[in-house]
Amino acid sequence: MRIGELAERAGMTTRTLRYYESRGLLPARRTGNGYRDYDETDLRLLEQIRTLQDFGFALEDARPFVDCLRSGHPTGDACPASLDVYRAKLAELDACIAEMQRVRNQVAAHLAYAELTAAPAPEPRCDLAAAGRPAPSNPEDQP
Amino acid sequence: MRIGELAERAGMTTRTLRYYESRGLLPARRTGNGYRDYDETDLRLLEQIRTLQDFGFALEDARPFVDCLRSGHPTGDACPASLDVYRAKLAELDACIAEMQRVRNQVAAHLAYAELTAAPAPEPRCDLAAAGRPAPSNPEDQP
DNA sequence: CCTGGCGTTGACCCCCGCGTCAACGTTTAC
DNA sequence: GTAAACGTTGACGCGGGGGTCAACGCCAGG
Repeated sequence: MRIGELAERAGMTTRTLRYYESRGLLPARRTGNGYRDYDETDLRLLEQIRTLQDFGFALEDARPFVDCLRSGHPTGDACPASLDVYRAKLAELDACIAEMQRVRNQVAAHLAYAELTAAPAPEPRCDLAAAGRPAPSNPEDQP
Repeated sequence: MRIGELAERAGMTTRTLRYYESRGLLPARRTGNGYRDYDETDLRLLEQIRTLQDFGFALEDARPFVDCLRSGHPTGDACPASLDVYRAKLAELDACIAEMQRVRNQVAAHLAYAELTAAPAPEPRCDLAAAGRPAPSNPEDQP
């Protein structure tokens, strides 16, 4: 199989496959004329890489998985090194989620305070005037 | 105040201040010899920018805040445009957190499954052999 | 006068995962 | 024979937030 076919089957561009080769993932055999030559195993490698990419793994993180697959294991995560990558990613995700929640709460607090001080209550000058309109509390509702 | 002093007071490098100026944030007056000339207001602008940066806001997002401060408001988030940035960031953070949690659970599931199939239980061949050693359950405990 | 420490602009480098273009060779179909 | 459709390598661009030179101007102290 040549690069165009593999790219199409994997849903990637040829540029991507060449990039992976330049990074040392997905090394390719060559035919007599210098064309890259791939097989079904390479397609599985790409599917593995794609899955990891979708999970936000860096390309480098995919290396243990492809090594694992190429060494004959049925899945890329059948090797200890791959599991370590999983665990490291989990820890990274947990740390990142916690940090983002912390920031989120801070931003929400800033927003709430700024909304309070900016809008000193919607002027309760006459309760009758507000009748008929449901909850005119938020200023951004009227553009 | 010249750029070196402001940079030191704000805890930034002169390169950063010049970069902000090139981006249109923090425009600087000039003295007769072409040196940039700053005042206390600029310091407050930088503190505002730094706070937002720490929250993960892009530099562009800081623009409404500095505009707000320069237009005389006591805080950078006293203007509607700034509040919109807050709200957009909140939505972005929520979406990002949700996505990361989703990915986290998927990765955890992959890890759990791979750990199961890789280690078919730590061979309970003899309970007596395990006596004396506390909880030898995890393979990564022995390097 | 010279040195040292400030200031100025401009330009390239970093990371990452490719997109895009150039200039060229190979194979296939008509 | 020739054009299209593939393949090859190499190089630059991007976006964000600056770092790190280079080459030069300005000014004060000894």
